Amino acid sequence: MSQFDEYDAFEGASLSARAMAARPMPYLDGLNPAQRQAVETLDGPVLMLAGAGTGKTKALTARIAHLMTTGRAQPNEILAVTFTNKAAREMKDRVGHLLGRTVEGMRWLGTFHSVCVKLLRRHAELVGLKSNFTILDTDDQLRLLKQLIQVNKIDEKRWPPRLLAGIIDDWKNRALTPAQVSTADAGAFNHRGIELYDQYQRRLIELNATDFGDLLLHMVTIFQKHSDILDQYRRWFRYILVDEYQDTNVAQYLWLRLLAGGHKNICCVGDDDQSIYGWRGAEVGNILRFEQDFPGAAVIRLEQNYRSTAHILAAASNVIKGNEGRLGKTLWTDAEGGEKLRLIGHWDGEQEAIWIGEDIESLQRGTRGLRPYGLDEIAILVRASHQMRAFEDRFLTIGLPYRVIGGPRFYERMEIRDAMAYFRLVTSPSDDLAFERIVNTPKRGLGDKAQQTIQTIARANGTSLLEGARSAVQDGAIKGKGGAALRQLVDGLARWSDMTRGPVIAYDEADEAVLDDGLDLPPQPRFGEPEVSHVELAQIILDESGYTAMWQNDKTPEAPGRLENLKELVKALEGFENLQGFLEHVSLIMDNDRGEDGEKVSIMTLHAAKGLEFPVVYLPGWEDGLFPSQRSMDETGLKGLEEERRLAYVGITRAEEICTISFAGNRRVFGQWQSQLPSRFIDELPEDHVEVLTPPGLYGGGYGAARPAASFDSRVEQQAASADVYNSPGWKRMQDRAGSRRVSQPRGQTIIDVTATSSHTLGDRVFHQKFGYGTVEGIEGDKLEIAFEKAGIKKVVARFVTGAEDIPF
DNA sequence: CTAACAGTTCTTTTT
DNA sequence: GAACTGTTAG
Repeated sequence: MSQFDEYDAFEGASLSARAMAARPMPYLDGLNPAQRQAVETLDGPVLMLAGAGTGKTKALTARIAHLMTTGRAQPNEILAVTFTNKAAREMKDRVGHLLGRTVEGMRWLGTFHSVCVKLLRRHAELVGLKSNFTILDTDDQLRLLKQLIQVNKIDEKRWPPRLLAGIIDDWKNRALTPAQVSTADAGAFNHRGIELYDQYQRRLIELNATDFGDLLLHMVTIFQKHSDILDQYRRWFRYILVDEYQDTNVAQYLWLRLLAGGHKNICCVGDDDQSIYGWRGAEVGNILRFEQDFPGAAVIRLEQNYRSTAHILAAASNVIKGNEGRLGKTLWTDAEGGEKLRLIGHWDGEQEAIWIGEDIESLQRGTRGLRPYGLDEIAILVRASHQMRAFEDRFLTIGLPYRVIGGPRFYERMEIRDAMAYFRLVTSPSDDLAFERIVNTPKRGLGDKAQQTIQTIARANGTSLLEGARSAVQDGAIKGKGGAALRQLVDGLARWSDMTRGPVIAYDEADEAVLDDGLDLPPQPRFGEPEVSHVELAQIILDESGYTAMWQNDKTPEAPGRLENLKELVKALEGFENLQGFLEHVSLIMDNDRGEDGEKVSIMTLHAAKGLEFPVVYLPGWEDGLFPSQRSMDETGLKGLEEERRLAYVGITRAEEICTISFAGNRRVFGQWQSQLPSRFIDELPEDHVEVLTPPGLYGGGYGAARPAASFDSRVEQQAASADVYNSPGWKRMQDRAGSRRVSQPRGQTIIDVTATSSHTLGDRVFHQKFGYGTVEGIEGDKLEIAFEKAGIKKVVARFVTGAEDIPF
C-alpha cells in the first residue's frame, strides 16, 4: 500500500539514521572539490553556480542521495523542482542509480507545474475550484479569450486573442491576480486588459479549469492567504532543491521563497549565463539576487568543464563576457588540443544547408585524421524553427537521416486534441471547451446557428453546454438531420461516461492524507471495477462517435498518419490507470522526447538544445536580425540582446569537439530575399580560437556546380584566421554578387531588401515561380505587368517576382 | 451548411 | 510560402 515501504528503515529512528550515515557513500567518489562541497553543504541556503558542462546534475543528484543516506530527510520530504519533465525524469533515474535502487518515494520531485497541480488538487476549494479541475492548454486558452473578446465587442482584428493571452500570461508570471495588476498596466489591451483578465479568471473558475500560469498563481495566493497551510508545507518539505534557477519567473520565485521561508534549506542550481527564457517571464534577477534574498548563502561555483575543448570554451567565454551584470564564472578544462571553431559564410541559406549536409557526410566518413562521427553525435542548432526547413529539404534530397526535436508536439496535433476532447467530455461532462471542439467534429450538420441555440439554452438554464444540448434535443429546439446527430452524440457521451466507472462501493479517506498534521480532506468515493478497460473504452469512443471514420474517409495525404497517431494515442493509454490519469499526465507533458530510434542528425532550436550536448554542433544563421533576433532587440533592447548573447553561449557550449558557426549573405524571409549581415556575435569570437573557412564556389566556379563541395578536406587555409569577415574575400565577393548597394550603417541595422518592390523598373528582367522569366512592361502600385517568355503577358503582384539576377543558382 | 477560394498576416523561443 | 480568416458559391 505505502509507496515508502522501501524507506521504512528511515522512519524516525535516529539510531538507524546514524547507522545509515555510517554507510559507504559511493556517490561522493569522483566528485571534484567544488561538487563535493555542493553536495555536503546541506543546511541553509546554497547557490550552486554551475557553468555549462560542469557536472551540475551529478552534484545535484548526489546531494539528494546524500540527504537520504544521511537520514536528513525521507524521500518524500524533499522538494525538488525542475522545468522539464525530462529533467525530472533524469534526476529521478540518476538518484536511483546512485543509491542502487529505484526511488519511488520521491513524490515531490517534478516540474514546477506538476508539483503545483498535486498541491492545488488538495486545496482547490480555497480558490473556488473543485479538486478535479481541468488544465487548459494554450489552444483552449486562446479560444476562451477569443470568446471573451467577442462578447465584449472588441475588434478581434486589432486586438487579437494572442496578444491578450500574452499580456495575461505576463501578469500571471509576475504572480498578479486581476486585483493586483498595477494601474500602470491599465492601458494594456486598449484599456480593457485588466477587465478582461478578470472576466477570464471568473470564466475559468466557472469551467472548473486553470491554465498553466494559474497552477503557480493559485498556489502562491493560497500560501499567502493561509499561513497554516504554508506552515504545514514548510515543515513537510525539509529540503528544497531547484534546478535551472535562472529560469524562474516571479511567481515561481515567490512560491519558493514562501516554502523555504522557515528553515531556508534551499539549494538553487543555475547559471546566469544560460538564462534564455526572459521572454517567457524568467527573471535573471532571481539568481543574481540570491545572496540578498538569502543572507548567509553559500555560493559554490562549478567551473571545471568536462564537456568541451579549450577552443570551444574560449570562444564561449569570449562571447559571453560582452554581457553586463554577470555573477561571473570562468570555465576551464584540463583537456588539451582539439579543433578550433570553424566559421564560414555562404551565399544563401540553401548553400548553407548544402555545405553542412556535405560536411556532415565527410565527418561521417572520417576525414583529415579525425575519427568518424555517427549521425547521433551531430546536431544543428538554429535560432528560429523556420530555419529548420532548409535543412530538412536538403537532407531529404541527399537522403541524410535527420530528426527534428521540438517540432509540433504529439499532443498538440489536431486529431490528438480532438480525441482528447472526447475523453475530457466523457470524464467531465461540463467541459464546455471540449464540447465546443467536438460538437461538429466529425461534421454533424451543426453549424453556427445550431451551436448558438445550444449556447442560449445552456445559458438560460445555467448548465453546461452538454446539458444544454440534451435539453435542446429533448425540446426539439434543434430539428432535422442535425438534431438526430446531436441526439446520438449526447446519448453516446452519457453511455461512455457510465462506462468509465463501476458503481460507487465505498468512501475512502483521501489517500493523499500523507501530511501528518493534515487538513481534513473530503473522503473520496471509490468505485467498483468498470466493465470495460479505459483503453477499450477509448477505442469505443473514437469509433462510435464517428471520429475514426472521419479520417478513414478522408482522402488527404495526411489522413493515414493521423489514424496512425490515434492508434498510438490509444496505445499510450495502456500506461495509465484510467482516462483521468491520462488526461492529467498529458496536460503537463510539454516536452516531446519520444525517442525515435536510428542514427540521425538532430535538428533543433537553441532553446531546445539547452541541457544537451553533442560532439559535433553546427550553428547556422548567425546573421544580424536573425541571430540576434531583430524582434528580441526591438522589444527589450539591450536586455534582449544580452539574452541573445546568452543563447549564443548556450549554443557554443553544446559542442564537445567540433563547433561550426555559419552565416549566409542572403536569406529568404517571408518569401522575400533579404541580404543579411553577419551576426555581431561573430565579431566577438576570439580570433585565436577560430578558423575561417572559405566556402567552395566563391573562388571561381558557380555555386551548385557539380564539383564536390569542399568541407574539412579542401578548405582553403586562410591566413590570419580573422573574425573580421567583412574583410574576408569571401564576404566581399558575396557582396559583389548580391549587387546590393548597402548603406553602411554603424553596425548591422540595415537589412537591404535586394528585391524591394521599388527596385523593379521598366525593362527589368524578372523571375516568377509559376511563369518563369519575363520582362517588366508596366508598373501600377504593387502590381507589375510582365511579358513572360513562356506564359505571355500577365499582371502579377510585385512580391511574387524576383529580380532574375538575384536568383541564386 | 459546407467546401472551395481569395486575401491577409505572419515567424522566435515553450513549461 | 503557409496558415489562418473571411467570403462566396453551391
